[in-house]
Amino acid sequence: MAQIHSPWGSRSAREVERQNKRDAVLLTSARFFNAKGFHATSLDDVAQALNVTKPTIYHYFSSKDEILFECVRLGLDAILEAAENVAVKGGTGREKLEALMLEYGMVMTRDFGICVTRTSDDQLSEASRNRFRALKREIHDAIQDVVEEGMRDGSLALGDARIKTFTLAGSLNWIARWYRPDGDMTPEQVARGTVDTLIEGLAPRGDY
Amino acid sequence: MAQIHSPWGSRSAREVERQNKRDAVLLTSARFFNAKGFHATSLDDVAQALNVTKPTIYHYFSSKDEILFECVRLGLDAILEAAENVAVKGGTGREKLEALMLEYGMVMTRDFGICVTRTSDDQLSEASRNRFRALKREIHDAIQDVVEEGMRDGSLALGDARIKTFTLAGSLNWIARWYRPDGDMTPEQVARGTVDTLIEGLAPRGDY
DNA sequence: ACCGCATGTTACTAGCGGGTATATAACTTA
DNA sequence: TAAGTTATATACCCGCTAGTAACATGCGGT
Repeated sequence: MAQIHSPWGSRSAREVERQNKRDAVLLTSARFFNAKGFHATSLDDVAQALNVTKPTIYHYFSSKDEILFECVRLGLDAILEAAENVAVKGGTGREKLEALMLEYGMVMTRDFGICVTRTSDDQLSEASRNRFRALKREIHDAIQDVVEEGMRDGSLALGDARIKTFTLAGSLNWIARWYRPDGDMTPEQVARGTVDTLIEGLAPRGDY
Repeated sequence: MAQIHSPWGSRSAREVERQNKRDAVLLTSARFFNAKGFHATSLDDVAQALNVTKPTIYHYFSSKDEILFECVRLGLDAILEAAENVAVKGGTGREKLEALMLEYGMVMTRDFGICVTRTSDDQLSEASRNRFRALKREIHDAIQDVVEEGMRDGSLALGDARIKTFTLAGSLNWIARWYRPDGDMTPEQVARGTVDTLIEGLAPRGDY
């Protein structure tokens, strides 16, 4: 065998290249959306930042709506993945919830995570909006399941699981609004601090 | 004195009328902003809903930016007022914080409160943005002061007051995103449930 | 050598929405 | 009733941005 061929032929290589470019468009778009807002960001902005022109972007995406949806999907997928990892692993409900919240909080310090909380339903087309809502609902339900599991096994306090889920999701989502990468806290410290506050509560505890 | 005059002369009466109309513009705008988003709401939408035309609105406000800012200011003022009420009243830090959070949470179920969390900095002009940030900062600081007071007097758990303040503010702000007036919970129940979750924490408590 | 598709460009359309110039009706005041 | 002021409408401008043709170019496979 005189010559080693790459396992990827040229066709696949081009597909990889295409995917890279799609990703670059999404990342750049997400950053613009986060910095200037969706409506205030024109595709010309994104194109210019990538040294191409607008029709080039339309070669990779069919509409601005699709770009926004893909951005939030990446953020939501990261959270869903964390939820699935947690469901598989063992441990009490509280341990699972803590791990899930920590991951969730860290996602909220990254570009696509930030994009999720900054995107409101009305910015998407009806079709995308429905998918967006479905994904968010799926995440909410997954978290609420863990909360309820913890209530059953006694590792979490009893109460209205729905309200509790909204409460913790609100705190974690809010990270995306106030966290600044150039500050003096790492994403992990921010997520850890938020999770601890939620788990322990604001009132002091007598024990341990 | 043959004739009793109203304490409001005709000039004042007109001013009252003008104020009513300004308020109507703001309330209608806030509802549109909350339903469709700021950018997607045109002043023609607002005008039409009030049975007038766009230039009429410009008679009462100088720009769309001013309208949005006044909407969020009303929401923020309601929270600030709650913070000031709490500062005056006695009690432990925890008691003050609980009262403040409860009021905060209820504001977030109302039109102008919802407008606050749905408005992102980039939608405002630079001048309004600075005032907006200053007001939010003022609220954050007021809350953090109460949190620190509670830590000093032992009524709240020790820890990073800044993170704790962001955590609770996130949960309360999030109410504006998920609360639905046509649901089966009153604003008070929602705020109460959220506050309790934050105060008690998700982990079970052995005592009381 | 050549075809065809992926990639990219320049130049354009079309429509929306903020904001304005100007006319006019109604009411206040003297 | 005349003058001034407030309130509202009609008609318009302007700039911006999503999206579209139509065209150029160059590489991969045959």
